[in-house]
Amino acid sequence: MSDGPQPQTGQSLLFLTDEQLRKGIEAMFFAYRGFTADPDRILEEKSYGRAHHRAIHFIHRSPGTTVNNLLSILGVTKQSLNRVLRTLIEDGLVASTVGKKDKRERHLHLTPEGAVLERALSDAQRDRMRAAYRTVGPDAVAGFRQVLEAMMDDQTRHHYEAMKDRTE
Amino acid sequence: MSDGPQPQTGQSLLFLTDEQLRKGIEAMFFAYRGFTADPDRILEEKSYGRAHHRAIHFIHRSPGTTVNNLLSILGVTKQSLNRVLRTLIEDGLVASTVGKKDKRERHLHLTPEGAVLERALSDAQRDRMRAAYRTVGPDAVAGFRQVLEAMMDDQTRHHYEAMKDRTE
DNA sequence: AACAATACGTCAGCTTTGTTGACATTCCAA
DNA sequence: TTGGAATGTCAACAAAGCTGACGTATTGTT
Repeated sequence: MSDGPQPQTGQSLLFLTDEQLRKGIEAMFFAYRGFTADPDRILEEKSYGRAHHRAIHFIHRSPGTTVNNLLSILGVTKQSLNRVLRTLIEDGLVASTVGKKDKRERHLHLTPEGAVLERALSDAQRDRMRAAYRTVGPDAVAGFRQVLEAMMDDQTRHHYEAMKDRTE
Repeated sequence: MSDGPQPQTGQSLLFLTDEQLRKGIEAMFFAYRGFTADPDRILEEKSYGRAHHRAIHFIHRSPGTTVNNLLSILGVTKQSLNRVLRTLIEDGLVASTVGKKDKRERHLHLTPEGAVLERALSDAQRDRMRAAYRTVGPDAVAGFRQVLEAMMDDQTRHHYEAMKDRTE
C-alpha cells in the first residue's frame, strides 16, 4: 500500500483510497472534539467529567437500569463506574433503589435534579448536532448514521440498537 | 422541549426530533469506541497510548511540523505533548531537528522505525473504516463526512481542511 | 442445609493523559 | 540591548481508566 495516487478499479471506489480513509479518520477525531466541547463546558462548572455525563445519559435513556447493565453499556469496570455513581448519588442526581425481584440489584434513576442536568447537557449537545443536521440535510444524516453503525463492534451495536428510537 | 412525539412542521424535519438527535449522539459515542479499538490493541503491546498515536498520525501527515503547530492541532498543552514526544524521540520513532530559519523551532519527522508503527496503526484503523465504507457505499460516506465537518468548531475545521487530500 | 455464583460496594495501588505554575534557555526583532 | 516568543523541564495535581483483593447480601443449585 502506498500513499500516492493508486490505480482505481472504477470511479465508484475513489472513496476507498488511503487518502480518503485518512480524511475520514481525521474527521472523526476532530468532530468528536466538537461533539464533546459543549457539554464539557457545563460539566466543568459543576466539577463533573465526561464519565458523569455518560452515566447520566444512559440512566436517562434506560431508567431503572442495573449497575451491571450500565457497566456493559459503558464498557468500564465496576470500580470506575462506582466512583462516578457514588458522587452522583451523594449529590442527589441519581437514585439507587434495591431490586424488587432480585434484591442484589440496584436500579438507577435520575432524580428531578438529575433530570435538570441531563436536560442541560443533552440540549447543549443536541444543539450542535441539530445545527449540523440542518446544514447538511436528511440524506447526509442517514449516511452519517449508517457509517457510524457500520463502524461499531458487534457487541456494541447490540447495545446501540437496544436503545429506544421512537421514529423507527 | 419534551421527549415525546412532537408536532412536525413537515415530514422532512422528522430527522430533527430529540429522539433522532439522541440516537445520533449515541451513535457517535459507540462508533468512536470501535474507531479506536484496533489501534489501541497495537499500542498496548508497545506500552503506548492514544496520545502517542495522535502525535504519530499528525507528524506523518505534516512532516516537519513544529511543536507549536502540533500543539494547536491536537489541542493539548505543551507539557502534555512534550511527555509523549519525549518518549517517542527516546525510542527512536520521531526525529526532532532544530529549525533552519528559526532555530527556536523543532521540526518533527517520523524515523523509518516510526513510519513502520504509523503504518501498522493506520492500517488497523483504516481496515475498519474501509469495511464500513464498503458496507454503506459512497453516498453514505459523503453524508458521513459532511455531518462530521459540520460538527467541528470553526478553528478545528481550519486544521482539518489544511490537511492534504489528494482526491480534492 | 450447604455451597457456589451473582451483584454490588469498597479499599489500595497503579497508569495514562490531561491540567497549572514556575523557571531557564535560546534566539529573533525592534 | 532589551523584550518577547518558542521551547523545554520540574513539580504537583486531577480525571478516569485499570487490576486485585475482600466483604456482604442475595439467589440459585445440589
